[in-house]
Amino acid sequence: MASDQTRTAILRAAERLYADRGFADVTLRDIVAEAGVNLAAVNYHFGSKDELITELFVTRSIATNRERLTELKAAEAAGGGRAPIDAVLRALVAPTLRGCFGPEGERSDAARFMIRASVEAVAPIRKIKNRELDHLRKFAAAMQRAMPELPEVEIYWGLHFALAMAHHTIRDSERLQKLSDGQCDLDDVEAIVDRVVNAAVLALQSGTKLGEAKPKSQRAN
Amino acid sequence: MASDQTRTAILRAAERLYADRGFADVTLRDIVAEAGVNLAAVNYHFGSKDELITELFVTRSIATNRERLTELKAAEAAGGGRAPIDAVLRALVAPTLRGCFGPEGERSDAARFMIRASVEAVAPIRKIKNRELDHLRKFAAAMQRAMPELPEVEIYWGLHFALAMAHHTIRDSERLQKLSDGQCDLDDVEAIVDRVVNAAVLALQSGTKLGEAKPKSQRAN
DNA sequence: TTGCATTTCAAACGCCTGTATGAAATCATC
DNA sequence: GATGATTTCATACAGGCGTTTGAAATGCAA
Repeated sequence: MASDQTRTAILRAAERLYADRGFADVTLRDIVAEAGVNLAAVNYHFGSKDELITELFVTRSIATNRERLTELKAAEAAGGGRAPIDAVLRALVAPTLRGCFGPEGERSDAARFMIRASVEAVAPIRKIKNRELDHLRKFAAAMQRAMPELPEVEIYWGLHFALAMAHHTIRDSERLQKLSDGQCDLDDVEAIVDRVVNAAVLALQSGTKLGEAKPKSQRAN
Repeated sequence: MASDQTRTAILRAAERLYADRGFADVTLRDIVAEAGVNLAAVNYHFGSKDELITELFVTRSIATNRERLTELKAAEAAGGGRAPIDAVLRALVAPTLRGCFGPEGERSDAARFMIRASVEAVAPIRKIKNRELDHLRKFAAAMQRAMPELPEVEIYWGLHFALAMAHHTIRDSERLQKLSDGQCDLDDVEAIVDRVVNAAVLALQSGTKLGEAKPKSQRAN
């Protein structure tokens, strides 16, 4: 098996192009041109376009989940089996944010590809995606351990909002830059992570306060 | 000009299909089948597929912006020119959330279409989208009036996070349902709006606290 | 009804897509 | 170096796409 150069060249090229332009705008001919290989190579090595995308997604999905769990377990080990809530949320959002905004070395097409995959949800990916739920449940459990007094439903909303802020920051970073005239600094990843984690921690507690008292301002119609 | 029935039938069908299935998966043949009109009608009435999408987006974009501004101005008028921060944020996120989760009557394909448009960013839409910035700046200004002491950069992050939570809740409502085993109630729109607004208000203040003290738990690595 | 403009329709066009084919090139093993 | 499997390559294929066409149908004014 002399050359899986071709295989990996295709994977890399596909990942970069999909990350940059999305799934709809990238054809196999674009990919093989970027990879510098022959058109037929895709079907020879992967069987079909869908299988190429599937392999890309599965590989990266496993890698992302492993990164997150490694960071979570490290935090929980440091705390004797229970990590503080901000450490749990950090383990959830930091790997992807670092992959998108991190220093040159850490930055990868992989993270941006995964964001595209989660947003555009092309057919072959949609079928696999359910496995993600089990992964997220592990974080919900860790969050519950960190805040045992919090109602379970609040945990899910908090997890949901944390991912919302992280993903949206990646997807719409350009708009945030323009809107703020460059004031919002997206070069310091750890500052972004801190910001998202902090906001998510506060959001976690906002839900319970909803029941305690009506919001002060009038609810519109 | 007897029949713009055909025109509006096409617009309605396109909006529904794009909202349901996204831009990539819907062809002109799907649209005309759904609308019950002839294939050539699209090009006759709109010129091209891109112009159809553009008209749909521009129309809905204007309507959404008007809804938001109406609610904002009402809130500011009630407060004598200055609305409380939660009312400003509510005006920003409520119209779209109501359009997606509201009671049967209020619910529309339009809101879901706009979410698709903002996420998938197909070519004809990408070109127009810059006008949205001016619209968002009005909300940034209202937020700044509500919280004059807050650094400007925090305003932009808060606005960004508010939209993040609202949009993500719409896009990934299914996952949130599954993850929480149905515990997260998505039938009560106003409760969702309250939740998003509350979380966003708290997020607004989380940024300034970042500078005051290092987070308590260790930053990973 | 006649005449003309508007609107619909079935059919076809050219293009681009993912996939398949079979020959040529390359590699490993003897 | 010869042999046989693996990998590359140019090329072709069928199908779906947005768009165009020209004739038929419809609406409306005189």
